[in-house]
Amino acid sequence: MAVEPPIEQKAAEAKPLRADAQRNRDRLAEVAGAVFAEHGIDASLEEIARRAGVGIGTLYRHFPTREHLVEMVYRREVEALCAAAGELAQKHPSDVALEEWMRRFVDYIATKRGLATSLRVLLNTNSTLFSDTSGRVSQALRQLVEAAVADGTIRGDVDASDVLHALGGIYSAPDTKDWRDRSRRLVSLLMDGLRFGAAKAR
Amino acid sequence: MAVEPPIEQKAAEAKPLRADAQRNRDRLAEVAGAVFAEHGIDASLEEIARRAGVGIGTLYRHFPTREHLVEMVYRREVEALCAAAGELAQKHPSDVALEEWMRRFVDYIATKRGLATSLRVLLNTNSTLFSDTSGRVSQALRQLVEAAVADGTIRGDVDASDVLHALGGIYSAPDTKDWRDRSRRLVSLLMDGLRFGAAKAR
DNA sequence: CACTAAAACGGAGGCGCCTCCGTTTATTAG
DNA sequence: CTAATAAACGGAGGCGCCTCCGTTTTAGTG
Repeated sequence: MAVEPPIEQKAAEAKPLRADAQRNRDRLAEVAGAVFAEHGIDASLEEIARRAGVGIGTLYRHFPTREHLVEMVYRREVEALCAAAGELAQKHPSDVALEEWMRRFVDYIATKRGLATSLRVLLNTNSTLFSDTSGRVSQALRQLVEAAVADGTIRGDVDASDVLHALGGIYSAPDTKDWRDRSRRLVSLLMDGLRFGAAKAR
Repeated sequence: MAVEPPIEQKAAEAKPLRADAQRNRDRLAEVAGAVFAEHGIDASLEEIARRAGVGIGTLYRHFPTREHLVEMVYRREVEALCAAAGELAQKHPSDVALEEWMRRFVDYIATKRGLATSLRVLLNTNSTLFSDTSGRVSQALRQLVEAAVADGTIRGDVDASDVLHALGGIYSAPDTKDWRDRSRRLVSLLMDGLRFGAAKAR
């Protein structure tokens, strides 16, 4: 049987990218994230190329349309958020890790509020993107919830999908000015409920 | 009481437009219709201005966005279609007038098939546009149906909304290649049904 | 290390978008 | 008819999009 090539860090499905190509690709995605956050989803692609220190041609070779670029940025951000679950789990007691992660989840959604319309369009158009990312998010959440249930810092009669369901309200909530505060309160409330009746309760 | 200004031909809601302005506005709408039909809804606005023999600035003054221009074109086309109802009613027996008008309706929808997606977006965004135009269409249809019922060339137990309902299938039908043929058959079928049992039937 | 083919780079150039403002024209008052 | 003024015109200019292709870099190979 053939030896599988090592799994590259990002998007290494078919061909191993040449080193400079991989470097530029990563750099573009990173810069694009910053520029989109700063100027919105209609930001100038030429500015992104400029700030990334590459030619506009390079940008277009890697990302033929604006949507490709947005997709890549979105995937990376979700991945970063989910990867943080593992780190938090190591540094904190499992209930605290869960709480902190949910806080970050809220913060992340907050940054996307303004772009919601365009992003929704993209998520509807590109169903793979939706299933990939939502799958990744629930996986991260499951990891945290199961750990906390296992060591008794939260109650045992809930699972990840219950928590995800509770967070769903955040995602679809209306776009009021106190959205963030209310969302954070929701997380606190949820954590109180989860801790109540836990095995290690004192 | 103040003397009302005479109703101008097009879009004379608030201010009477200066003569040259009205001329350019009409010309732009006309040319835009042709260019959109030729190159699709993303056609170059500069080409439209060029062909209309006006500067690009003039185009933008009259139609601040592409959507404004598309809306105007669409309104004019619907108006032209509906105005044809009156003329047909004069030149033909009332059942023939109705039939011919429905044929034109099919032809008109046919030209819009390609643009359907963008147009639907616009119609959803701009609900006034939708209600105005659909109201105008059903008014034109009512005129024809009532005349034909009145002189007995079609049966008396139907009204305009029945016919409109029957035509609805055309609008929402899938986008197959034989769409046009099937639609014409539908119109013929419908006319047969309408003539059957009419007072003047022989 | 040298060489080569393939891969990647990058920016010039052509086009379209849109704004801004100096020039022209229609209209109204005298 | 003339003058005055408000309205309309139009295109230059600045920017962004995207393609195309000559130049550079990388990753093998001897």
